[in-house]
Amino acid sequence: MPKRPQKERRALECFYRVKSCVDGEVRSMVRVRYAPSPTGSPHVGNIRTALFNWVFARHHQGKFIVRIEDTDRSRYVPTSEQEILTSLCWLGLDWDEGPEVGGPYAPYHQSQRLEIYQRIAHQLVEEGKAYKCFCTPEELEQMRAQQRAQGASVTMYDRRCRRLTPAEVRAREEAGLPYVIRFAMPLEGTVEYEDLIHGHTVFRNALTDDFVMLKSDGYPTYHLANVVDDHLMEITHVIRGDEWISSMPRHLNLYRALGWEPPQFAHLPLLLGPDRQKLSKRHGAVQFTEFIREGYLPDAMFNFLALCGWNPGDNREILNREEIIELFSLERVSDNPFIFDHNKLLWMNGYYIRQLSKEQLVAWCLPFLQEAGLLPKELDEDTRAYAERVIPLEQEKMKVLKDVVTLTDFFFKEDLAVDQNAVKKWYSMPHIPQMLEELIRRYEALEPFTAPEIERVTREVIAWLGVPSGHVIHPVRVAVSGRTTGPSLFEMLEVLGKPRVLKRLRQAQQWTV
RNA sequence: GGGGCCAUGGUCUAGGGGACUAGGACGCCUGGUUUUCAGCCAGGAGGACGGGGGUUCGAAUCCCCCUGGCCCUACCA
Repeated sequence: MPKRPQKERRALECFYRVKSCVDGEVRSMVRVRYAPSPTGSPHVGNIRTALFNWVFARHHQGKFIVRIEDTDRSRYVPTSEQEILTSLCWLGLDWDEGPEVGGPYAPYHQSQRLEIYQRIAHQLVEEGKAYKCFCTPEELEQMRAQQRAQGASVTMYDRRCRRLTPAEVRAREEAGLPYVIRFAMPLEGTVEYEDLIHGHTVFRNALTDDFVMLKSDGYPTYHLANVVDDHLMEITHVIRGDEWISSMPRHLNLYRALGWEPPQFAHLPLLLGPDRQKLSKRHGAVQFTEFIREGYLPDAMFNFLALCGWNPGDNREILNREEIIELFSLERVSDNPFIFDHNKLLWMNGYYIRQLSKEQLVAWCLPFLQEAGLLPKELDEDTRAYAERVIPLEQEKMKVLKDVVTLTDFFFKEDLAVDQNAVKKWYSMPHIPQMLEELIRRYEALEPFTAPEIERVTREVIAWLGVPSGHVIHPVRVAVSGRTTGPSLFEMLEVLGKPRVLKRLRQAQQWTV
């Protein structure tokens, strides 16, 4: 666990709240943001970050802000912003300021704030804290190649343009050469901060090169835009993934150069795959929308994601939203990487599915059956009523809602997929023809066709045949479902209904010849 | 290569010098319930806390070194 003394961490976390009390201000001072980049379908890890920010905000009665960091035109994917927002909505993470809802710090798309970044970048150039760099990508590549050839272990921008004289700069500008603006990193000294999760961290400035703040197309890089917006939007706590820790010297020096007070920082442990590599497509589903499509429940995802790096301190694992919001604190966020366990998610989702009422379960499952073509898009009353009786039969077996399809398809399909091994096993016994004949005769006459009645009659047949009950029950199950596993037999027969049961038993009579 | 982060059963995690014979969960195994599977209930296996040095009467817990893993090292975020 974190090395920082607990009390100290708590004090840091509450810094802004304390301040707001002291100032006697009414408004809540905690402001956090989720700043996704619309470069594709959102990653679970990314949504986990959103969730931690949201929970933190709600815990402190603060504001949760969504800011779209669309500053990379080459990787921009138009549909992804909608996917991101939809994912947040699906999980129940509502935002107080951001796209669609606006807010006092609008706009919330960085692509609409270019003038701000440009103004600040140029201001830093004028103050000598940044400079124009006219190096072309080819030149930079050549420089790196050269450094490597000379055996240099670190390839770092050699700051050649930082040494340009004003006259040289002017000449290049007049020649119309494109340029980027680089931050002039201090050549010595250190920068340090208190990470709310990792504790005290120090970096040497000399090890960080003069990073690009403003690209030649006029767009800012993450480093600039993020610092500028966090300050302008009065973000109090930056909660993001561990991969950003190494950028801290850049960000901190930028704050310093701009004369701004940096917010608090909390870096969340990375989500890893089972092979301890950064979680990626190779590990199965990682796009959040895949989880939605597979049939995970929002509450289960919420619970599971909250546990990806955080725990309440007691042994509880099943926690609802209110409990999570109530108990959440950064001090209980682990600082070691979290291996994403699909298996455990599956278990948890199954647990949540089992807690659903029959009505809720049906409502969640119907779309999956329709999607699979087992049910029509428009349900008539009878079909709906039938589905409402079928679905709950397999509730306890589902791990994801999509399971309902393979679990119940034989209720809806006319052509059964029959397990031939099962037929071989159960239909070679001598009593089978007689058994089928007798069952058909008795079921036909049975009224009402209900589970208790079916069971009574079936047990009579079993006694009459003088065979173990399994020798009747299993063959019947195979006959009506085509498989060896399924819901409790008599209930299953009742739900299937007399016509379907008789039809399938008659079909099974042919297996014996 | 450099910098940073991390290190408790297969996985997640509790642990903040003595309450640890290291607790819980997933997974795994066994038994029970039952017409099957699942579920549920009850048990069980599995860890000398990455290694080595310290500090201390006492260390999973504090310090140092090593090792390993990961992240960053872009006109990507």
